Amino acid sequence: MTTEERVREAAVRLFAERGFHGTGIRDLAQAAGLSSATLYHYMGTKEDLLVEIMRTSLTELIGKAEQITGDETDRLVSLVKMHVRAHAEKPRETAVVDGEMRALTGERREEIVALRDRYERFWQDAIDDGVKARKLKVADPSVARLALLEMCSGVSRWYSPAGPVNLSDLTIQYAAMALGMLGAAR
Amino acid sequence: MTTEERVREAAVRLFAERGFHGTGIRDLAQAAGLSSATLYHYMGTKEDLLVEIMRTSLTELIGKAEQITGDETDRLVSLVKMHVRAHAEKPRETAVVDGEMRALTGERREEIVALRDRYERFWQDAIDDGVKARKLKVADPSVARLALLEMCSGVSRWYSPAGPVNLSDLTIQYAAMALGMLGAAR
DNA sequence: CCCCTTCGATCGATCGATCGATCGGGCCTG
DNA sequence: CAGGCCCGATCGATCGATCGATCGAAGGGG
Repeated sequence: MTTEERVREAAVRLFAERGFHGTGIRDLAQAAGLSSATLYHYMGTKEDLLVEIMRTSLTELIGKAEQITGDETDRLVSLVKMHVRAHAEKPRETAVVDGEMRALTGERREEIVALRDRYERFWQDAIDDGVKARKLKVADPSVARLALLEMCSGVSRWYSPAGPVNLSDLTIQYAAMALGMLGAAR
Repeated sequence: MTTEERVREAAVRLFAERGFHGTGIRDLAQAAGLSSATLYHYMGTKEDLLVEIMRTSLTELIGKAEQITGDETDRLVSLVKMHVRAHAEKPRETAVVDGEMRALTGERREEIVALRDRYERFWQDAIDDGVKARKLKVADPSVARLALLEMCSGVSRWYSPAGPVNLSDLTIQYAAMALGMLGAAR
């Protein structure tokens, strides 16, 4: 593993555990096994590091969402399973993406927000199409999207691979709950 | 409005917007219209302030949860409506409770975590009872509780009273989605 | 009524510590 | 001996918190 990767892993872990503002440069350096000066040989600013973590994670999610095809219900189920799996397998990365956006400033913030909006568009489209096709029944599609995304993203806040819950089962459970809450025809 | 209340309101707003570690004593003082020295006349440490905000908010939620009665499904619906309403009416307080727990240290953390656990117990009991009574159908009641709570708490992350969504409608929508995702008999 | 004391409220100045970031130089390897 | 890698030392800024001093209002004795 390269030093850059070690820095990145340390940052992901600490940002997730203590938050961006709760993590100091010296904490980061120690976790990566470097001095704080050497740290700057492998990264830009602390905010650069955060942006890069978020960009990588969001770009990966978007890439996976783009590959999803099928009818309205299939797409929604695939989105949920993919999202839940990602949040369970990489809880720290996704928790940082979901929770530290407010730490970004200026243009970087806009860039990351745009990526997030682009990703959430897949969800909105899947829900809207499902409603149009009368396969889903929701009072307000936008509210449904927000509620569904919060539910699925929340996985990163509690899931532990060491816990009793099998990951494949988990994605299936979430897909079933998603269909239920969206009033899918049974 | 007393000065203490002004300090508290400023703290809630800034903690919610920038996070605990992202909010400085001087930011707090300026928002409350005081000098940083005077601020300490009205509060203990910064962490004291955070603990008090969380304790008040959680105690209020628990108080409301205790008043809920009815059969299994009724209790669940009432919990969802109460929770969503609270998170929509006081999005900043609840966002602080949900998002800044990691900023607490030592015993204060344990105290607040205990309050949260006590509140979530109401949800677990309602779900478990519903499953026992065969009015709900979920694969794993604990996973269902976590998913449901994340969904409902997420309201504080996006709801705006100035937005197009009526609050009473919102609580009804969420109750319907909750019943759907838990496989309630229709 | 007037002076003197008391006290809550307030603030400018400042504390030691830590923040994010930088610099010059040492060490090792090719 | 040139260049990538690394770090001790240090920068100015800001952190959370505290200090002594000052203000005006309230109260009580003469």
